[in-house]
Amino acid sequence: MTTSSDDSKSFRVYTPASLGAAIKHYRKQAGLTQAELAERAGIHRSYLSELETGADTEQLRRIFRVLRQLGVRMTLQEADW
Amino acid sequence: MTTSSDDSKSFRVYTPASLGAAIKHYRKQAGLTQAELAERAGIHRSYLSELETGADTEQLRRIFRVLRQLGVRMTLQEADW
DNA sequence: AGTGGATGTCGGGATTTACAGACATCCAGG
DNA sequence: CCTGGATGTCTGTAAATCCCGACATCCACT
Repeated sequence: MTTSSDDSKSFRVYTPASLGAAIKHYRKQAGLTQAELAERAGIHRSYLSELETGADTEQLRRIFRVLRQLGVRMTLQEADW
Repeated sequence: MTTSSDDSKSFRVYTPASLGAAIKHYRKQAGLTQAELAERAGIHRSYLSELETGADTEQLRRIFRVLRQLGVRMTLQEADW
């Protein structure tokens, strides 16, 4: 019975670092290397690495600041299709 | 009894446009103008306006592509403190 | 009809960013 | 102990971004 296998984790994301950690988690869970995911997503591997390690880019920080001011929470979770 | 008032809406976000729409919704719900929110978040009002109308910036698109490849869903909701 | 506030949008220019490619490190498996 | 794959990190450069200021529009209200 395929249902009810529950290793599906959800992440609360509120900084570039926590976003990176979540992405890394899901990538590993998917069994992909950085190179593979980067290629599929059409980005450079070194950028993905920086993303995962929490690249503190301005644009991301800006968006998280907006959400924080609004009292809005961002959550990532597996899209259980 | 303050509990159970349920106009708290949650947004599934998967594109710059849907992110913008969600932000706009929460901003209005908070009773803020773009100018007020922009100031509090430390960004320029015109940028917030573009964000809300779905500014298709590369960085955002890249991130959504990564999440899509991983089958991860992003959700925004009120942080019911 | 007129006013004022809010928002969408534009162009120019300084700043920031992502790519490219390389290198060092680390670890698992022979 | 070696090797190969994976990852973190760096530098330089081209490209994208955001700020700034301004203008036009649209409503709500009077």
